[in-house]
Amino acid sequence: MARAATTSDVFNAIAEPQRREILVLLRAGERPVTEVARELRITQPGASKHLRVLREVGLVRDRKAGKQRLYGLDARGLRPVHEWTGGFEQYWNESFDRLDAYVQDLNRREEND
Amino acid sequence: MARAATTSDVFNAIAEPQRREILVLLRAGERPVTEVARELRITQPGASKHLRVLREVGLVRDRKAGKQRLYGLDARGLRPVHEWTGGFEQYWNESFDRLDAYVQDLNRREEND
DNA sequence: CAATCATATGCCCATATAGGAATGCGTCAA
DNA sequence: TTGACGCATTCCTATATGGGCATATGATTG
Repeated sequence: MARAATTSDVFNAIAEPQRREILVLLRAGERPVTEVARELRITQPGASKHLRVLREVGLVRDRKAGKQRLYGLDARGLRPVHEWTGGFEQYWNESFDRLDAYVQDLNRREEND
Repeated sequence: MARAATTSDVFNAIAEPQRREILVLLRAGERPVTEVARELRITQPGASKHLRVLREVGLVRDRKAGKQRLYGLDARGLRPVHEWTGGFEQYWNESFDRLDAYVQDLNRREEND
């Protein structure tokens, strides 16, 4: 099987570089599809597809504005990602003392056996 | 084309739920492949494959320990993700309630016109 | 209604997995 | 050296895209 549908998960949605660019762009304000496409130098259908994925995971919302459809950022969905990675904050500052980790592992094994 | 190779990007690497589970598991200390597989209830080859992806993006490191190969967390690669999402912090704290009300009101007006 | 602009979709193709099974490979112990 | 164990690879399959194109759908205006 391939990866789970990007449509169902914020982590998957932001795994695509262009979708991340779209989110960054939308921080500056709402944009119609055509302009998103123009700014990212991608086709209009391409922009629509990425925006659809972002919309389905709730990272953007759209509203009609005449003939246009304005897409705006809804960053709330990024919070879980920020918090999940934040759970590793104390680890990325570690010195990676392998002996410590090994000893901890041994102790844990003895407890479980 | 499909998404860029998961192998070249941390965002892609953590888009896979089981790989996120592996990272969480490794916070508790190093683990041999077999145990990672057992804890996540996946096959050994499955664990090896996920660990390989994580290794190639630098999120885990491995070292030989006799017949075993211990995998340990190297969370530094998660920092960019944390910082990228952090760039949206001020946005997810915004009140979308007011925007919701405004949009709904607009739609209602249009329907009644 | 027709013409037109703005978007969304459907199609097709090439690629990148994730998962399962079988197997290759390296290491250690007897 | 042989056997057992732990792990990595390879092969195969079904699926999920991302991108380009052509076209359908919607909405606006005359």
